[in-house]
Amino acid sequence: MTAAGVPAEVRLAAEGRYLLAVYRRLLGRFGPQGWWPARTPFEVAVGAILTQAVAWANVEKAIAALEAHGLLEPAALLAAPPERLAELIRPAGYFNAKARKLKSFVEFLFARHDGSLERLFAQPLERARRELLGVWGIGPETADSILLYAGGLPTFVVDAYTRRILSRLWADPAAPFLRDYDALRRFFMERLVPDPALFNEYHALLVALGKGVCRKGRPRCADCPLLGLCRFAHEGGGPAVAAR
DNA sequence: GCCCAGGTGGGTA
DNA sequence: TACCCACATGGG
Repeated sequence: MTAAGVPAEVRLAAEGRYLLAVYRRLLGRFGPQGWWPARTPFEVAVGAILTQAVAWANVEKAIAALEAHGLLEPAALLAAPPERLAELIRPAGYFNAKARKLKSFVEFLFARHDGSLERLFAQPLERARRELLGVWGIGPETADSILLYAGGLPTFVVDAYTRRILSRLWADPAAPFLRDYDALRRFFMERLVPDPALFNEYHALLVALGKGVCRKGRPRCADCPLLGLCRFAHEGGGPAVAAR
């Protein structure tokens, strides 16, 4: 029992139903997002690294350049000179840093898995995740994106949108699950069935909401599909109050 | 011109 | 642990 007298499993189940209600509203508004926009698992992994702190439109140009030069393949990427790589991915921003990150990723892939993503993904989820987190340039979001969207493994991807949206839904920046990346990841994973298709769509829908509605500066609460489920708009935090 | 975009690593207190 | 900064391009 918790201090409030509610058994933990009851609270978790209730929060799980809440998260599913949020999911259904988002799906109803935005529809299936069709993530990840890539043709191969390796292209997903490359895109996951290139999209760090950058708009996807920029990444598309970099991916197209790599594709045009036959570099969307592990062995070719491994063999490419870093300066060459940097020049091709220039539109994705941070090109020197990201060229190094792509290199360290494929070097890891060959050192540990014979260059095969399939071998990486054949391991238990948390083991594969720990390995990816050991690669220079791959942090938790990039690791989870690769595992979920390239590997089809049931890990939940947390990003800036996820954190912003959840902090507004709860209207409590001090909520324990907002403390760090892993706490927020566990918040979803401990309350939802470990279904890769659900995690895939859920994260993509949070991005859709974060981009168009639950924006950083000025959220469009009056147009939000989560009205009624969100304390931020309900309890006077948001512009929705002024709008109604 | 300014802000923001599907983060991460390194340094400092 | 908790900030702060570098990393860089492109679109609104």
